[in-house]
Parts: sequence; structure tokens; C-alpha cells
Amino acid sequence: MSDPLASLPGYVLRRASSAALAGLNRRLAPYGLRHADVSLLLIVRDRPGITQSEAGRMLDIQRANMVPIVARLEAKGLLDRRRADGRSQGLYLSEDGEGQAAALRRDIDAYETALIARLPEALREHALPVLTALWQAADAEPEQG
Amino acid sequence: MSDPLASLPGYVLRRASSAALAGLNRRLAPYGLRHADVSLLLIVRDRPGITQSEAGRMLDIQRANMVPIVARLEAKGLLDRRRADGRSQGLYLSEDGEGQAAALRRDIDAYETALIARLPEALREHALPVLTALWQAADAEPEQG
DNA sequence: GGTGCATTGCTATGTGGCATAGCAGTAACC
DNA sequence: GGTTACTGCTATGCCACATAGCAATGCACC
Repeated sequence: MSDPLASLPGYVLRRASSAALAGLNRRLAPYGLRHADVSLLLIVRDRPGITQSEAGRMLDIQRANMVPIVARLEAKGLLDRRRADGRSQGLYLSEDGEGQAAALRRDIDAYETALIARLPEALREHALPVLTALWQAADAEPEQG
Repeated sequence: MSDPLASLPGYVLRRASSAALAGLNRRLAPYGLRHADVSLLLIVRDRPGITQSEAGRMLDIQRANMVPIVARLEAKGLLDRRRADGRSQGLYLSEDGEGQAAALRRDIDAYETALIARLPEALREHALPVLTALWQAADAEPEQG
């Protein structure tokens, strides 16, 4: 099991991420939602009236790829679109959407809490700061090779 | 910028992972290799003669998905296949493969080092332990909802 | 107050990672 | 020696993500 890749933070990061995502998807399956859908739902819950493009920028999802996500959530009756100006539309949770979003948030929080609880105690407090810093560090990348 | 998802380790983990992967892929582009190819190359370098299935298990890649990866690396002349027994084949680096693998390893190490260096100093030492523990924690998952 | 430019939501399309189902050939085990 | 397990493989589909281009709209600036 002495994996030559185990010493590479980037590789371990990727493996941890995909394992965690798989776990999350198991939780999400009963809702019939994908994790991308859920992230949008939670954003809109926090910022009612946010624009599709704005939400896309926050979630780092291209405008083109927002279309099917919004359409799916609207078709499920969780999301409403209201024209904000001639070109953009504000996103709002429907009543159903509010309920689902609250339930999802509870489930996800529970999942995340359980995940962190499974870490050795000494590492727990460092988890979120490390991840946040890594996100920032990886985003703020090179520019030059 | 007060993102309601920023407090969810799983979400931050995913964002960090995809940002880091994007950076890595930029490094890998000159080689014409994908990160999955590279991980296999490094595994074979560490364990010459390893079987396709064994490598797949280490990398958590399905047998079916190993096929095109091995084929690509073989077509590039980086990897050799030698029949181990009637059904399995041992994987070995070619001379070219050895060279490429060594160069890749250097590049990737440099990339990873730079990534970690961009973290606040107080967090650096915790990064790999936290990630490793998260990987393990996410893998060792629930079983029950 | 009209013109050039940026933005929005969208279609169409391609790619890469990952999953499952099924198959033929081989090995291992009783 | 017959069942069971494993290997490499084909075929196929899903999802996330990317790019190019479009019509409609808003905005800034002269």
C-alpha cells in the first residue's frame, strides 16, 4: 500500500474529493438532484433574486452549463424565474423549493459533520482552514509556467 | 462573497480539487498526457510488472476504463505489456517511459511544492495529514444512511 | 440620442472521467 | 473435472465541463 502518489497533496486532494462527492451523491439520490443542482438551490436560498449568470460565477459554472440546471430545477417546481430586466432573470425558490432546500441543508450539514467527525481529533479544527486555503492557493495559480 | 457553501468542507474540498486539477493539467499539457495517464505511469514506475487490474484497484479506476489509458500509453511508446499468465499482463515502462516518468515526477513535485508554499505558513504542515485523513474518512463511509 | 461594446440566456457540440452490463479466455479450488 | 472467480475487453450511457456562436438587451460615451 505504499502508494507513490500518496505523498502528492494534489493527488490525495483529488481522491478525497471524489470519495466525498460519492458519499454526498448517495445522500442526494433520494431527492433526485445532482450536487450541482443542490449548490444552486442553496445559493438562491441565500440570495433570492440572484441572476443566473451571477450564480454561475459564484459556483464557477459556465453560463452555458447553467441552462440545464436551472431548467431542471424549474421543471421540478423548486425554482421560479422572474424577469429582472430585458436580458436577465432573477431566481427565487418556490415554496416547495424552500422546503427542499432546508431539508437538503440539514442532510448535507449532517453528512459534513459526520465526515469531519471521522477525522483524528487533532486534525479536525484544521480541516476547513486547510481546504479553504488550498482552494485559494490553487485558484490564485501561476500565470507563468 | 459570503458564500453559504464556503462553510461546507465537502464543497470547499471539491472546489479546491478542481482548481488544483486544472493547474496540474496546464502543467501536463506539454506532455500530451492526461492526469489519469500520469498516475498510471507513476504507479508502474514504482511497481514494474504490476497488472492492469492491480493498478486499477490502486488508482480506483474501473477495469473497463483502464483499457484506453493503457492503450494510449502503449501507443505513445511509454509502456510495455508482457503476458504474465494467460489472462493478465504485466506493465513495464519503456526506456522512453522511464525518462518521461522521471521528468513528470519532477514537474509534478515542483507544482505541488509551489501549491503548498502558497498556503499560510501555519497551515502548511497540516495540509497533507488533513487531506490523507479526509480521503480515508470519506472512503470509510457510512454504509447506513 | 444614436452608436459601439459588453452582458445575458441560450443552442449546439465536443471531451474527459466514470459507471454498468456482458463476453471469452484463463486460473484456482474443491 | 466442474464450478467459481478473475482478467482484459467491447459497448454504452451519464455527468461535468469547455468553447463557439447567436439574438436580444442594456450601458457608456461622444
